[in-house]
Amino acid sequence: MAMPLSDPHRIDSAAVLGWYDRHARDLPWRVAPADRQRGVRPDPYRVWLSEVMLQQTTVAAVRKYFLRFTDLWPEVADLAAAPLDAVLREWAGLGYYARARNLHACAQAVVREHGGAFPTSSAELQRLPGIGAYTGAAIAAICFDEQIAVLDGNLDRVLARYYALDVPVREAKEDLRAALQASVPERAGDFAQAMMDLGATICAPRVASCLVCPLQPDCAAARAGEALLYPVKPEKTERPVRRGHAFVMTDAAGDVYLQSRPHKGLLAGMTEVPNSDWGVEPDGPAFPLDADWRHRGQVVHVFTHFRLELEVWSARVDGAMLDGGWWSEPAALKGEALPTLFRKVLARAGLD
DNA sequence: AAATCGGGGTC
DNA sequence: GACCCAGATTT
Repeated sequence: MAMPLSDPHRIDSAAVLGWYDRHARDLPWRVAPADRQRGVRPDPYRVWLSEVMLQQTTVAAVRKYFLRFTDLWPEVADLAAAPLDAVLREWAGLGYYARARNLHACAQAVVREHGGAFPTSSAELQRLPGIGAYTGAAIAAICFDEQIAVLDGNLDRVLARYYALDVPVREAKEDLRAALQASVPERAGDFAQAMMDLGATICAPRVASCLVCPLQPDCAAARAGEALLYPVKPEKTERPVRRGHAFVMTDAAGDVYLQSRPHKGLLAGMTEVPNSDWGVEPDGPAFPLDADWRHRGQVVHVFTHFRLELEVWSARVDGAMLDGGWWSEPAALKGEALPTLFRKVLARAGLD
């Protein structure tokens, strides 16, 4: 494809909407197209909550978190009034924890600065914490039918195929956005959700069901029988390995020693067991105190930009001199703000 | 523009 | 294992 997209072929939005009316996914935060046509409007709070949870996260992973959050906090004012600690505990395991902090800050801003009602335009929404170009457009389109391009990872793939884009999406993002913008119909919310459903079901990463796709016959990649060649991948960088040690301490009552991570950086503000720095070179264990330490094996955890290998040690430490943390009963571990990494560590030490 | 920031579903 | 997901924010 010639760059930029000087005169991009319009997407047949009527065909896409017709497909959506028959094949829309049933999701807890969604108002079905038939209900929308009858005038039912989505709840901006629920749409916003789902969109933040869905950032770089699959529908399958989000579902139970969404149900739990809306059960605990049915309206934005409920979430705004909740302690941040409670929000972090409930978010534990979902990842990208800055989202949980921004979520809480955003709820408070909506209550304090907008009278408890979400702004209705993408531009205003993007001024709120944790709402960027995608999320602002998605909320504005889905809730208020703002005719704006909603471009997520699904759309990157669908459009890269539709236009047979011969460079990585990152290099043509704004061109794709302009092309999509020119195709947005009046039913902007349904169109946005339709295109995402299309990407999630028909135009999937490893399977392209072109024969039943409403974008036929306009899709350039499908015409050439080469849908899976797109999107063109950027060069991938290899993932470095970091190594360290984690120390699981229990007292006479069987309680486990926990502490909070720093409020900035990786897993910010979440709960952990004491552990070493994570270095490139293997390092000897610097035990936090003198005890009968036993090696319990290794935990491997893969983050976005490195792979972590932690040696797990445990010891019984009665009347230990420790500062800054707290002792948690094993039965209470489930409710702690423990990210998956440290749940793996505790499981390795026999405390799951 | 590039780096940082998690974890799981799925092949 | 590798890929990638309804991305945002910081550097």
